[in-house]
Amino acid sequence: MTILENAALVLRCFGNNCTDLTVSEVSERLGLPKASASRLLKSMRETGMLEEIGGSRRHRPGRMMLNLSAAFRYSSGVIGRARAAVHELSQAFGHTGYVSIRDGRQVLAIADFEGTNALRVGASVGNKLPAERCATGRSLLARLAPAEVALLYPDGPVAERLASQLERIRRTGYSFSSQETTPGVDGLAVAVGDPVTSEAVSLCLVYPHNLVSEAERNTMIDAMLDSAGGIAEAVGDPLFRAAERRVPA
Amino acid sequence: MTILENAALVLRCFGNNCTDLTVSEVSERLGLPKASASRLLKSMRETGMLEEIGGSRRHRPGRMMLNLSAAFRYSSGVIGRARAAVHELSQAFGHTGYVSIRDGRQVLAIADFEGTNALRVGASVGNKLPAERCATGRSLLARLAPAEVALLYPDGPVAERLASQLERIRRTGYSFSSQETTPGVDGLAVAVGDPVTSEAVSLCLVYPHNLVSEAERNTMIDAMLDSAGGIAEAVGDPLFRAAERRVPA
DNA sequence: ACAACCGTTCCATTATTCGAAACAATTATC
DNA sequence: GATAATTGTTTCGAATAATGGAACGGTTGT
Repeated sequence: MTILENAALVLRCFGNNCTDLTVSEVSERLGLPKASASRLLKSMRETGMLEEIGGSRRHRPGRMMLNLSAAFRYSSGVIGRARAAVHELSQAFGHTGYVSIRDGRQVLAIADFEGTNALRVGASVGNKLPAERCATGRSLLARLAPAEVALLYPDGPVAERLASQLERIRRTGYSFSSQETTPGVDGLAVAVGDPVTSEAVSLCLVYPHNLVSEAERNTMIDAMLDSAGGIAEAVGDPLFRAAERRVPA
Repeated sequence: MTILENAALVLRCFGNNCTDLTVSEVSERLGLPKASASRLLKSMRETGMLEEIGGSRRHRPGRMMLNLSAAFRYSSGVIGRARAAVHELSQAFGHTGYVSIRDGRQVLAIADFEGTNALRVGASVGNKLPAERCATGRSLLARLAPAEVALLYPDGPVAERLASQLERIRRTGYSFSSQETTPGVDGLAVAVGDPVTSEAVSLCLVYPHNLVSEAERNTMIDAMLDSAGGIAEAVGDPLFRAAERRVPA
């Protein structure tokens, strides 16, 4: 087991409800001897991958790590464009928006824009969600061929329901969820991808369920499809074409 | 030279105008043999620290790294509060806002909020700036004792000018820069810190020089001091007290 | 098709990492 | 405030992974 793997495992601990770690926590979570955990954290501290929080013995990612997400964001053309688009959409409708990518069966928000409405959904970039259970995730899954989806989700009631949902998304071009992840919160998502790098991102708006009429929702969907369509055209996304033929809601 | 140090050096390459790396670039920048660079990137790929961009031979930070900045942000109370405050300030005035921390003689933006005005300053989190040459940086330097500043900036004309600037900031509680970093762009900054973790952050607003009158600027300064004062009170920042006695502009 | 460049793999040598237990320092409990 | 319990650090030889040079595929550009 190389030290790099262990370092990566430590870094993986951060994220969902874990903002800092101690030696014993690492020892326990990775099943490492105390000694190894201690030395590992020490090395990571010395290289700047971790830093101590205010002289205590808790560790968090070092500030050198803060640059990395920026590098990721700008390394991809689609992501940059999606960020700009969601920012505009978020401003236009006052709702919180996300840009997300899929990682296996999970989706990961890589940018968020908090809405301007008094009642808005809080933004929390970095959270992971199960792809099959949110609008964002399904919009990305819908870009896969049914056979690829089947590889991710073995046969069963879940897979069956998902297949029909994805079929609808492919037909209409957008994805919708109502109070699925969070009670009282609905979400709309549209995905675009770069055929060259084969990277796909999802543009997503989330809003309070009771605050948006069906007419407003359709306005948002149109705006999102417009924005995403612009990106799709710019990067030459062949999969997006189908969405242009979507049936009016 | 442990592999962890080299990995950290690779990660450090990302950020300022560098969103992706190749084997030979790493070999050149770190002065490593091709073979070592190749294996290093391979290992980092396998652990998820890096990923290939769309099957090419360019590498960028892996998506597992995206969680880290979130962990950093939420690991600190001041940072979270500062984010919320700057978000509100940004919305209120329509100008772009930042939250930054100091790292030696540099400042690093850890959160940004793009303004809503038609003419606004673009946001770019992750950029590093020299601390002595921007409002944000000076607001943070002003929290240090003169002796500590002297350690960072050896005697000379720069240090002398800086000392008088910091003195003014300590007296008024806020920091101002006019077209210093970017032509046409002014900035206002106020710093707060957590005495427990001894972490200090700066709240900053940037706006087009020609668009803001002196009266408007004073309104912004008041609002920023209000927001920061609230944070200072909540976390018990002893250094902020002085700012309450600031002379009206 | 050729050349130039970039990236990967092989090898023995070298240096780092490993786990166990003893040691030190912290925090919790009485 | 003293003791106990938990948490973090250091030391050691044995084991393992990292190193750089050179030879080997693969890709790009002319």
